[in-house]
Amino acid sequence: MDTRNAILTASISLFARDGYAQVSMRDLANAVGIRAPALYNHFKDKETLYLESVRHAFRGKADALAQALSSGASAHERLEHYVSCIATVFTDDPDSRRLIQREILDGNEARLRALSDQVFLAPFCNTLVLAKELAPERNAHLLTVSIAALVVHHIDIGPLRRLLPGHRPEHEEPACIARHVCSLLLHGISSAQKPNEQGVSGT
Amino acid sequence: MDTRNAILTASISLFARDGYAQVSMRDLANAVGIRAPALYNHFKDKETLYLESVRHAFRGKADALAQALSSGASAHERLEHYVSCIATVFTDDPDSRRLIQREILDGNEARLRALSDQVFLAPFCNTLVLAKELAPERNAHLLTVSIAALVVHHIDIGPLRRLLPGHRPEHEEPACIARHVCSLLLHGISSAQKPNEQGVSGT
DNA sequence: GTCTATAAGCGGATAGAC
DNA sequence: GTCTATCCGCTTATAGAC
Repeated sequence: MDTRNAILTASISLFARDGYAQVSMRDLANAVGIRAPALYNHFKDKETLYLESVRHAFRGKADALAQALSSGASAHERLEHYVSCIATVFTDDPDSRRLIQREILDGNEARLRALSDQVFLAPFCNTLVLAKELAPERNAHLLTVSIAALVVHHIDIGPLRRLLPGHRPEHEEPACIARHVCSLLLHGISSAQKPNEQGVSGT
Repeated sequence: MDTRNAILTASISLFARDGYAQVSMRDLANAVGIRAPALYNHFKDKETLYLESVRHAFRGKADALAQALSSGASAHERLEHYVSCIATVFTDDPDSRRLIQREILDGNEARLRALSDQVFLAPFCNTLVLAKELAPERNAHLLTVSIAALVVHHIDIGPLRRLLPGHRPEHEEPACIARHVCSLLLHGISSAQKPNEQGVSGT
């Protein structure tokens, strides 16, 4: 039974890095230190192994995000805490982040439904409440998506962003991203009084 | 030579939908109405065919986006025009959008460099100028990424967003996304005077 | 539960006729 | 330039010894 967990853990990394079709049962077995046929003692087939890996990767993730919203303070403080939390979680756990990207691209409706219900539903609903509190006159669904979009996209497109002008290493740090996103959300593009975000405005 | 273009056009759709590894040379040949070996009369191998397809998919795309920024009006008007343009382009051309997602996930540095230089560099630089004009005190790189992030992410996560509470079909229309994003960028979360974005605030 | 051996099929790519 | 036929490696999955 410990072997099973070892397989799941190793699988998450490989599937996240290379994608379902590019990872063979031999690759997975090698990563655990066994032979490919031994995998079938723990999982019916490759697809089942993949689905179980994804489930395993997201165990407890929903709670972490949902909890980030429950620390009862002012709405502004909860927003800042939540944005920071998203930025940190997605930066520190690139495997989960990449699995989500891959599932959105390739997942069928059943798989996306499972991901939605088990991972995103709870934090999304909590963010809806926060959104209505912060901006009752806006559409809560669109605003909730926008908040997540700002943080997640900055991280997701990292490989491309690194190549574009003006990039600096600190732009990959979760604290820097969170600061920028919060400021933008709270004040809009042209904040009359808001200072620079990490020291310099130009470049 | 017409066959070559037919191959490229068919390949874009298949690679965008299923990904490189999931599309076989036989699949590609079937889509064009020829046999697999005939593909090798036009392309050295599968990887070359894929790279040419990506190049073909993005012909002229950079110009379209860059031009959206050159219509010399006020900075606010250019922003609105640009956001609308991104939303429309990415909604109407899901193949290119998915190819970009896949390249960001799986592309090596050389391929990302090519994508960056040939597609994103020009519009990114123009947006940098706009960003400095709109918000001289902000970091232009971060703001430029945020503008694109807001629009693109709304569309990219469509399959997941459809399953989350509060979603409505009009949230997939580029005009609706553009309106929401522009309002958010210009006024921030809590716009004191901004009306609802598509008729109703709650739900 | 893990191993070796192996089945059965699909993948990219080539040879050579037309 | 396209075809049929074919090579060969790699894939998933199973059988059966230990």
